[in-house]
Amino acid sequence: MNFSEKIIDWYLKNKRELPWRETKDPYAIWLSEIILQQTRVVQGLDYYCRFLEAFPTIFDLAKATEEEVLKLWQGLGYYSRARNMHAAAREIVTTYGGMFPDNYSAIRSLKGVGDYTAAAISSFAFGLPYPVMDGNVIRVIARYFGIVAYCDKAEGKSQIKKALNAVFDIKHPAEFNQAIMEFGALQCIPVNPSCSTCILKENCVAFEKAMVKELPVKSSKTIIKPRYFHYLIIHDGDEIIIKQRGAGDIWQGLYEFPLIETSSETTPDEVMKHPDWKYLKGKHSWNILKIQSGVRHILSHRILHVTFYEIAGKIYRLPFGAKKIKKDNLQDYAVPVLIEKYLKQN
DNA sequence: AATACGGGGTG
DNA sequence: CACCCAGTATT
Repeated sequence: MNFSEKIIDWYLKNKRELPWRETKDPYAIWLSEIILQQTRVVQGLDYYCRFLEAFPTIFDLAKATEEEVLKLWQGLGYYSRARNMHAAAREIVTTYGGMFPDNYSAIRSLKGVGDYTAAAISSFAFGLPYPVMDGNVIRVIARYFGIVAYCDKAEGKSQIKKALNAVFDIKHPAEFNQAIMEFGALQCIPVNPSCSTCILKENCVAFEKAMVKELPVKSSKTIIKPRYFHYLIIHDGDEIIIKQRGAGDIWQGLYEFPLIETSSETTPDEVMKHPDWKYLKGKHSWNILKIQSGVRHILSHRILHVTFYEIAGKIYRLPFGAKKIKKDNLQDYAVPVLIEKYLKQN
């Protein structure tokens, strides 16, 4: 058996049952692929089901507001995926009359669809011969061929792509793509793969050279920088102030409380002297109900040091983009997990 | 070519 | 704590 036959044979015996593998609907497949970008299957599964239930067709998704889509996406992260997906749905409805594009280049030009996702949809929904190259595939190929170049740089990617093309099964693109990704996810895993039981070990260069642990090689380590957030939860009777986050920063489109950000660790006394605090408070008198400091929230490249200030009082002037809503309606707004966790505990 | 962009699981 | 996940867009 060649590489493709082995890996497809392994796949048929070991694959997980996943809902997006039971459909040929390009809309559902596209939905699953966007959700699964940089996201584990187990984490995306519930979201996939909820999205398909809320928006069974692309017309339903296109009709929804961006805020509805973001609310359903809440907790998944990388929120540009949701915004781009929503924009793409509207584009497909207006430009293609709701018919999902059926060729690689049209699919690739959709918002939020890159090389990986275009190949995935092309092969899974339309049977077109495009190999996918995701994190799983990179790992499997880098090990099997013993590719030592940095896989997160152009040279390494090019080598992997070349090797992948050499083993790609042009006659069974969908099955091959599913198989190699599943193989990477279940067998050829990042840490402590079970090489002794591997069906590819006879021809695996990394196994032969005892380099499995070193491959694939990645260059850049993300530096995690701190940010200091101070949230003002301003209670005005049964109402509360929230504000939507704008472009060019984390959590675009999500809601949060009025935020004062400082460039370093700052005590509550100092925060209360901050120009933004004074601007929000104006001439009103505020009753500080509670201060919860020391909350940490980790993002992929940031660590947030957060303090929450519970305040009873009126806001002097609503900042741009802020609004006053009934506390009971807060649940209708998409908020970052950081905010959601705080609300649940308080 | 490098960086921004979430959140959670795993050893 | 470090690494990684069915990556893409922007600079």
